[in-house]
Amino acid sequence: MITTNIDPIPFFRKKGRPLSFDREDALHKAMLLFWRHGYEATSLNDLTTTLGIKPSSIYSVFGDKKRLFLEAVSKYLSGPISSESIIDAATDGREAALALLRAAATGFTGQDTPAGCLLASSAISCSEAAGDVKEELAAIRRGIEARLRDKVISSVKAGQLPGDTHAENLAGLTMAVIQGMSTLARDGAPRDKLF
Amino acid sequence: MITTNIDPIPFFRKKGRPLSFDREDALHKAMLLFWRHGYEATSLNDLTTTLGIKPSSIYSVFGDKKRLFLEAVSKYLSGPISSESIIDAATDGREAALALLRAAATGFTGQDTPAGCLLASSAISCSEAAGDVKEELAAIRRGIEARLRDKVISSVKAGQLPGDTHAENLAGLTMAVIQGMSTLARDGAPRDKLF
DNA sequence: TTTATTTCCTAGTGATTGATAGGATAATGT
DNA sequence: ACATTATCCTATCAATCACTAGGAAATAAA
Repeated sequence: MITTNIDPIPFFRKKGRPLSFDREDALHKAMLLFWRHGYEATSLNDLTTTLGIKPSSIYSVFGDKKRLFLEAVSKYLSGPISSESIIDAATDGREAALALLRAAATGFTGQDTPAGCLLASSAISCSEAAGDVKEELAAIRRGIEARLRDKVISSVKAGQLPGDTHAENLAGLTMAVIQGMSTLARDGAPRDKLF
Repeated sequence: MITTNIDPIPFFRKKGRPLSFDREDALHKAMLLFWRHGYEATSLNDLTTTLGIKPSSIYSVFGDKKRLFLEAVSKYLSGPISSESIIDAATDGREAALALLRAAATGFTGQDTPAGCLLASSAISCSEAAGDVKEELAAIRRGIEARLRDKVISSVKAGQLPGDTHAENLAGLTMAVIQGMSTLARDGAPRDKLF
């Protein structure tokens, strides 16, 4: 019998019954749903009907509601224009802040996406049960702010920004404005009012 | 028998069994609860245990959960340092904005009150069922912003502020920053970081 | 005291929440 | 074909949600 020592395309083909839906597509729909209604206000029933997937399939594929949400957040953050890439691409800390504000104004008022920011409005107020989710979102916000602050600090050290620039204040104010822009967008403010 | 034609102190004494709790005190506790957890995340069970009042009494005295919340919001807004009084007391629109920011930084980081702003964090994301509550809060926010904008406009007309001052932008930015300060405070930022 | 009125407490309503058990179904590898 | 494996569907779980019915209890007026 002739055999090869290279397996014939079993690369990652699974054995049993295949998924009847596209995982990435379902995750995208879930992200939009969480984006629009927030974490706790999005029920499993909303998810099953919008994704077209029964509860048992959701749980077998995504774990539970919390992990699905966090994965949706991850997808939201890893878009083509992530905060990290915006900050890193900017010439200095001041430009990074301005670029973040511009991106927020655009991203919060997209026609094909819910108004506001998924991070800003998903779990600001929530029950005790969702406290850990709230804390994870807060940690993400703090991470973005820290990255911006570090960018400002390094810009000052490099002489690109005045020596009396308060990195802490600039980063904090930028984040505050972005958070507020999300609320304004949710209240119905148009793009040109945000920035 | 001697009688008077003046009733003996029946002023507003009600007939039946008297309330076993102080209404204002209960409302204050409810306000703190909503402030901390938001509208939907505060359950009737939370309210009954914290206020020390059974559900039936809550409903007979405050109507339903929505009306209790809105009354708590009203109490929150009508504090000694309301937005209206701050704006009206300021010398001009610019000072009004600064005073609002200072008051927010202080009010959002009080030691005896929950972090952040009741208005900003109660119903940013909520279920469809609470859509009208969300809209009421948004209307209140728009009202404060409009009052500030009008203050700026009148200051410009009075010559207290430069003629090229953009009232719309100044008011919008101020509200955005205040909203964001609420989130930062909720995330644990101390007073001096907010302003 | 008797009657009227109002509040309080007990116990529960139906609806919805997130999550699951168990069998039917559809693909795999042998 | 057959056994294996994984997903699908139906039905349902206990817990919690906002809310209420009905009678006991407490006060004022008669």
